[in-house]
Amino acid sequence: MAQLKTLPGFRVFYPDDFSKLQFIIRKWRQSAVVYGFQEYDAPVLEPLDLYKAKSGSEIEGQLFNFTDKGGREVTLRPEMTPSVTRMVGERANSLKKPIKWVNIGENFRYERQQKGRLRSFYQLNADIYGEAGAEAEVELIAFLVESLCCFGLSEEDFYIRLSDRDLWVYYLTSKDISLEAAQDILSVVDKMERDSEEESLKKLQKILGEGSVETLYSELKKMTQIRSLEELEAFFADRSGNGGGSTALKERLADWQKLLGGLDAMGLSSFVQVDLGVVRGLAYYTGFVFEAFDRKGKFRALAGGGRYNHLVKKLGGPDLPAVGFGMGDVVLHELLVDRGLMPEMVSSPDIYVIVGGEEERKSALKDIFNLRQAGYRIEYSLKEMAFAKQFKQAAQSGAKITLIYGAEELEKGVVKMRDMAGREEVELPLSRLFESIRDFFSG
RNA sequence: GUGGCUAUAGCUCAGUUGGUUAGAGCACCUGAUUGUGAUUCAGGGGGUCGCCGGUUCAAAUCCGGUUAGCCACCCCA
Repeated sequence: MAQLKTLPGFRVFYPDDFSKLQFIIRKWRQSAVVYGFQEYDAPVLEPLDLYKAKSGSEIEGQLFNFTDKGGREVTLRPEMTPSVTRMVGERANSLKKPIKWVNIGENFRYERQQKGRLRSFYQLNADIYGEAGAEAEVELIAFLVESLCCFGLSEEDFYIRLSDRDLWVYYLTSKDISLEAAQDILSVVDKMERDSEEESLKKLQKILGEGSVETLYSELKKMTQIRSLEELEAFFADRSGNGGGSTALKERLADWQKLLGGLDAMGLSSFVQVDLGVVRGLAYYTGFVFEAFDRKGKFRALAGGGRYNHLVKKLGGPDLPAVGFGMGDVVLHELLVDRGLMPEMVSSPDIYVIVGGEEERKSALKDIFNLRQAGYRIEYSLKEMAFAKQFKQAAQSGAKITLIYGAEELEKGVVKMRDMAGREEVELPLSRLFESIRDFFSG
């Protein structure tokens, strides 16, 4: 029997759970419409190479991959970006720019599960293709904020840490560090929050070989502690005298002004924070990167994304700039529950029909069918049941009114309508049933 | 993939130094109540005590293994 159970890391959704998942998906979708993102979809199963080409083969351990009956190496999609990037690449020349697309779908990764991480999860994935300027980041991050605020979350609940891989690379290469070493140093920076100073120094030493790395470490540390545009500008102004101010670096700071200025103009400053300590693991990010966290630091990242300007071309398309983010349902759900923002999903009918007996059931069923055709949500007891019992069920169902199909009423050519909240009853002639019900619900 | 903790009804949990037929609350079903409401009362269904093996006259209880869950690491799309 044990082998018939749900696979580890996969969830079943009983109606209560499913309505909560649907609540999240519905809100995401509404936000996407408002922000002008179009919805698309792609296969859940993709060739393994799609992900290998992008991220290198070491990522394979995290993939839910297998060989299909035709001998193809395939994998359940771990994320949406490669699929959508391939889609965009195939029709890049005929799609109107900017391309703002969104997908809400199930993704999979083969990993040991823990809090906030499962093997199957739903994810909101939003991307903007065809705009290289920071205006695209402004638009995308504004949408990211909205897709969290639409649940009632505020700047007191979450914030977005903004970083920049380009800035790091420009800075490091201006210090005569090779591009390759710069990439390695980035992964040291990524871990600096957790690692001890000693450990980070050791890693830097390993990358750079001979010479002191202590000055570099303290510079890196200072950079990760920058929290605003002013501090960022001051940091590089101080260093422009001794070769720290390349043209690329200066232009990059202008991009930062554009990004933060745009977000400020939208009134979103309180949601974002400069934090160069965020680097993000995947190699395909090229510029701005960002992650959303809850303020209390109780949960893992809510969302993450960044710019990936070379991926369209890498996957066979033209040279097309891109920026995107992903947000999963699992951590978001935990946060909403924690903040009391996950509503109890009650689904109540408009009308509960009480049926006297088998004789009366026929008239009741006829009207139930017709009223449903008219769009009313109707429940009734499927089996013969005492009146008292049916009233109890009607009350528990949350229906606004009950219609009583009893022998006494039908003899007179009426049904009784009970207003459940007001506990008042009126008799409605069967001939005018529809009009009466319509009047009740519109009045 | 590595380590630590845990596993009893759909859910939350009791269960004594190993001792008869394993319990409670919630939920569910039925009745009290054959035409009027969430209360109340009574009853009922539901367990191979995660699974396999060992010790013992006797195991939910002790031991070993295994699977799953939680937590941390790795990693993070």
